[in-house]
Amino acid sequence: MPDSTAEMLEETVGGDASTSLYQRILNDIRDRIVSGEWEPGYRIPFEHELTAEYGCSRMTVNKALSQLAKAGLIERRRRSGSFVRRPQSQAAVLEIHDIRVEVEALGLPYRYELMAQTKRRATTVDRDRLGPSPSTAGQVLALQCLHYAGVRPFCVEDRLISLAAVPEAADQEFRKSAPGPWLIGQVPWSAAEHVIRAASADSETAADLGLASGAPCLIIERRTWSAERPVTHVRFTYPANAHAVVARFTPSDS
Amino acid sequence: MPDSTAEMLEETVGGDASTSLYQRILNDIRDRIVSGEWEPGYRIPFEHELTAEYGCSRMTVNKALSQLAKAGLIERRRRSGSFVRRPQSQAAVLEIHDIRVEVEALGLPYRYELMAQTKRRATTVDRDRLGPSPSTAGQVLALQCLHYAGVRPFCVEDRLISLAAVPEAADQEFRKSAPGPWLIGQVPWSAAEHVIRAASADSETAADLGLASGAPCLIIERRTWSAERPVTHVRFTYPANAHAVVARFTPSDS
DNA sequence: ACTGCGATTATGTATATACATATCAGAAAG
DNA sequence: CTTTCTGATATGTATATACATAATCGCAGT
Repeated sequence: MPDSTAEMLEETVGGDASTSLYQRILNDIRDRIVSGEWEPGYRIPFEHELTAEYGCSRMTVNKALSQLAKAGLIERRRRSGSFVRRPQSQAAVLEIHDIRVEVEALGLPYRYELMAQTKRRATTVDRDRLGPSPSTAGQVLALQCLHYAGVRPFCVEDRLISLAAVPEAADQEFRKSAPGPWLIGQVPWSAAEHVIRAASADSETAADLGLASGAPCLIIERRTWSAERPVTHVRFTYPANAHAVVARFTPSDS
Repeated sequence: MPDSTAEMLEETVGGDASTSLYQRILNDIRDRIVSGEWEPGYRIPFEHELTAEYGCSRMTVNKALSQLAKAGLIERRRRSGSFVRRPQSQAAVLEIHDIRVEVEALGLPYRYELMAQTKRRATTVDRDRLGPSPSTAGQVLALQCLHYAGVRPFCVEDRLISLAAVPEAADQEFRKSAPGPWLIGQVPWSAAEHVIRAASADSETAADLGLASGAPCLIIERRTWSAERPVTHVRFTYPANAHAVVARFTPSDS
């Protein structure tokens, strides 16, 4: 017959039996932190205390605590113990969705239209759009597209693709499907930068979106790199009332 | 004299001697993935191969690989090995900075002004602004503030604070310092939601910001919870040309 | 009271070992 | 020729152990 206290705890708290012990310890502690039960500054039980509480070895407890420390939820100090950290960075995770998914989530039929397609040698402006690069860019593909939600234009896409990074794009027809989803399947990207801002629609964009010139728009620009090399730059312009970017943050993922 | 191959590798790749061995293994592999040397689908050397390569035990290698798997960079399959994953989620980390820091980064003197302060029982609108809550909100504090960059208004802040969550706010004077930084030091928050959108300035906001009515603005709204309880809702309104939100993503942090 | 030093303590990292589990390849049986 | 069984393999988790390191406490000696 094993130690009764430890066994009862193992069965009553944490997750089901399928999750590993260190994961259950991690979850237990994380839950107590995010629920506010253990406030910032609170000293978490020492490893040897948790070892006794869960009836396991120190390595198992250590694995859970180390990962919590790496996730930034706790701070570990030698000789003193582990303490709940105050969340200090105002960070949030921003998920960029596919426009098709976004439109269909609104219950509207999605339609895509290619307006213009140009292949050219990269100009200075093009290089600037693609962002910092170790090598000089060669050919680029410039695309202008329109995404519809039902009968109304939903957003304008203005994209530049580096053919040095994605030579296959030269042979690709972007009549039926948008370049975004195609590129994701084609090129693994290692870094991305987003800029979100507001601006008045210029006359051309306003015409495309069926807006009055000068109407407020939300502009999302994204640069993508694959292995240090610029892949693409894209600018989405949405009418102000059509779109909002939502970002959430919870320390519950780890 | 120790084993030459292992020792040479330990000395030539990865970081300096201060970083731990598992961390160096982790870095080495991560670097090869993000540099594109190991493309998605590539089979990473087996644990026992890395064990031989680094001259260490399997546990050490396992720790590095497990963490890479948790970070989403690789996928581990029993009996088959570990494989480089294709980055599939278009997620980015969004950092929200303090406005003071933001203004000072532009090289402009920062000034803050409290325009209005009201204490009242939470209305239906207030409850809606604070977001989903298990309990009914009591008293709230409503603040309107103006942040200046030099002599020009930089952004309007419209904030609601739940006094049930932060009773200390009732006694606080927000004349000299903005409520944002004060709240961060006061309340540990466990969840946050951001909405970023564009809109025309309403006449009141336009007047505060010195804009023409209907001028495009960037609006950032943030709701914050502490232990499931709504803490605050804030809406920042920036003139379109004053501000942009930047978000970056690299898998290099882990 | 102050200073220095050693003992204590909690964490940090690494090892050898053990057994569980999913999965695949190939052998054995039908 | 197909199905089933079995063994090999790589990962997943956990343990006991060991030594390193940083920080702190308390004691001894000035």
